Amino acid sequence: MSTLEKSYHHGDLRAALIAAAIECLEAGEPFSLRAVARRAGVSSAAPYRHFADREALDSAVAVEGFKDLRKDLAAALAEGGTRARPEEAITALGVAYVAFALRRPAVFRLMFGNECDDADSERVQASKQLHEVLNQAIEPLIPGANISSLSTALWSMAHGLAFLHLDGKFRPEPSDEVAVRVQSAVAAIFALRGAPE
Amino acid sequence: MSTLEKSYHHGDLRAALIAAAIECLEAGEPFSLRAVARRAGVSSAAPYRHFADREALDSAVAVEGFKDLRKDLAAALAEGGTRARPEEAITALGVAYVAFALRRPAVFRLMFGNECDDADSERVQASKQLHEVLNQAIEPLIPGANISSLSTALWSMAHGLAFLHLDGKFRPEPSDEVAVRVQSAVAAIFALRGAPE
DNA sequence: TGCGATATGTTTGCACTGCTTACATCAGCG
DNA sequence: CGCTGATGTAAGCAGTGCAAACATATCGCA
Repeated sequence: MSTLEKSYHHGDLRAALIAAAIECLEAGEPFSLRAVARRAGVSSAAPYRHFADREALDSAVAVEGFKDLRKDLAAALAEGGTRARPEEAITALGVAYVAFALRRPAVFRLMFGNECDDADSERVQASKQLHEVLNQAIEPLIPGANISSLSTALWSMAHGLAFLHLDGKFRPEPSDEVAVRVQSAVAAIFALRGAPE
Repeated sequence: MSTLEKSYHHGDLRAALIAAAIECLEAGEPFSLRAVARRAGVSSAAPYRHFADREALDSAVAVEGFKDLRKDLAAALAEGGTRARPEEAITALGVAYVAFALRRPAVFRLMFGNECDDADSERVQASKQLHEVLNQAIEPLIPGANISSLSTALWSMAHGLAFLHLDGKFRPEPSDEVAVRVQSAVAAIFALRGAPE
């Protein structure tokens, strides 16, 4: 219980390891099990009492990331209160999604950008929940459309924007401009509305 | 780096290493410099005569990937000949993009999904050229739109679709269905055309 | 022709990684 | 108190990226 005492047993090593891993990632340092253990002040084999292997730690960190991303998206939705037009909510979601990716690139890469083949892990659950949140957010915004496909399209667009920014595949710009680019991309899609068929 | 890479010992080790690396990736084996060297029948330090470090080999492989992807996209565009509607060309591009990612997942991950901070490397050049090809393909299709933003939006969508499929973030489906999903996503975007403002 | 310079490949070795095995320590409970 | 299981440690394995010293084949030039 005592936070100060450094006893043989570490109060909650599992959580401490996840936190240390996130710190490592955020600090841009190489994310090795040993480095994480070192940062938690513990021997390099200790993590294996709590995680089967490195992949398991990865997944735990990814799950944290999914929770945080969901918070960000929910906040972005709530922030605007009632919006005049559905596009604004969708734009806000996209901006928040890309902002998260750019603010925490290593965690975002860990969340996605991995094989993640285990069919029913906690990690897959977390990503599915995120998917559903997005769907539910998009669904009421555009009545009468093919919701499923449109949701897929918009999520993919946000995801692609995030990754392409992350990988520097766009002309580099000040971070404020990123939001502008996302807004423009969404706007370009919705601008098709007025276009002639 | 003369144009005629007539080598003495091995023949053309540089190319052989890139080929071996691609084989490794395609075989799902761990992509280590040593494994690549082993596969090329050469000592583990030999690659350092041709590549400054592992990143350099990565980049060389990525450049190959970009070339191949460009070929695929060009073929997809040409294949349909003159198309009745611009959506069809864009859909074909998207399907080809995602198909490439799923057919060669490891190479695709290497092409993107990396930091790639070097500002003017051959690798960055290759990705920029790809970007331009996409832009030029999209540009004439939809007159009067904000081409740059629309191009970004559509590329991002294809990129996101590719990565989300790769990461198993969609319900798993037979590979034929992937094309259908991509087509549906593009269709959902263009369906907005008819929607009321 | 001969011979040194240079490009290429090898050997060896270091620090690091993920992971395993055997052992040490502590908490909880009879 | 002592037993037992959970938790942490120490030591060591194979594999990795990388560097330095060494060896060799090919080229440029006399």
